[in-house]
Amino acid sequence: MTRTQPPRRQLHPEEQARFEAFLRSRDLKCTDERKALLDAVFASKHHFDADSLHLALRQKGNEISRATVYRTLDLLVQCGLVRKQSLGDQHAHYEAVHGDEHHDHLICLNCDTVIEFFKPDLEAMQDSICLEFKFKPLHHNLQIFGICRACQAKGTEGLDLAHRVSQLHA
Amino acid sequence: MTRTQPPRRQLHPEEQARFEAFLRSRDLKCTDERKALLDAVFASKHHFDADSLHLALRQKGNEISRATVYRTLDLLVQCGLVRKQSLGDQHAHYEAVHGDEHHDHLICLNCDTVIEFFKPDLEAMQDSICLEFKFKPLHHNLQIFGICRACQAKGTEGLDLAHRVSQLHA
DNA sequence: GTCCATGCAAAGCCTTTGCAGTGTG
DNA sequence: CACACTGCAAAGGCTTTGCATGGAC
Repeated sequence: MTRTQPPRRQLHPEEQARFEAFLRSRDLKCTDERKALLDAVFASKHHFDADSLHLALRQKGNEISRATVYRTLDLLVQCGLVRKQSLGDQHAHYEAVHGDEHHDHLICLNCDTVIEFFKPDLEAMQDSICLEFKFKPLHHNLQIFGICRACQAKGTEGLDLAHRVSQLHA
Repeated sequence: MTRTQPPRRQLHPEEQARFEAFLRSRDLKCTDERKALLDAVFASKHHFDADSLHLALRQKGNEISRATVYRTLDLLVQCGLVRKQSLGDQHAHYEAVHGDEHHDHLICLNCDTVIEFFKPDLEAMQDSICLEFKFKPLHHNLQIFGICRACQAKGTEGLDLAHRVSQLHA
């Protein structure tokens, strides 16, 4: 197995292609930083924030600035490859969009675990509400804050839950 | 009709009583600033943010500092009289809680109108999801972003909607 | 060669906090 | 009369921006 490998494998070809098409369509440039960031985003299985993405990139040896992280995330969101969400604290969270799937979130106020779920009935019901108000939906967001199963079992809840609820900002 | 009026009418007796009970229960004090802020909150019909509340208070002649506005809003949220929400931009929004009602929001990305709605079926469905995950819900939040009926009619939508969606942060 | 992109550092915005003085209970 | 509350100003956290340099096409 000593076949020559290409110097840089394309890790997420489909998303890469979509991003490049988006960039071309706007006369933007496909830089190394942008490619590296796309890879890092699609390598992540879960939610992340700008800072942890920045850190992950640096740890992989990509000397990329925080400013570029923000600028590129913005592009990815506009291009539909990334979603930006608030999960109840003061900073933005992001997640890679795989295919067309949409899911909502259960967020544990005790251990910060985020459980994703998808319920078609729920989406249908939202559509019917929009119809009722003649509102054209573009995006939605449902978050349920509470205590996850594990934390209920541990019984460690309730330290300063009242305060966390008040700080939800969501 | 020249009956003597009390020097300061209690504008929102029920909420005032609840707030005072809350304060007493924590050995906190019922100051003029806190009373004025409560009044201002319940005088507002819609959503507001900390800054506009601060402004409204000053315009009514209450020299209250921004710090106290934040501190008191926090108390009101903990006491359940106010809800704190993110409506897609970078700062927190608040709304007075009248009774036990809960509602969700349709948010127009073109004119920023917020339409409130309540759908019991939706709440029930959320409960069933929580049951499924053995998740104990404490608070939830559903926002649907899009274009309201009026803006669809005006056809003024779509200026930089993509960018607004990307900035949702929600 | 022309713009666009990057990094840096500074500024921005909203929010929180330390401190000294003031007022409530 | 103790302890909580206020205002002020400064700090804080996250994000954006201006500017000069470097890079893609």
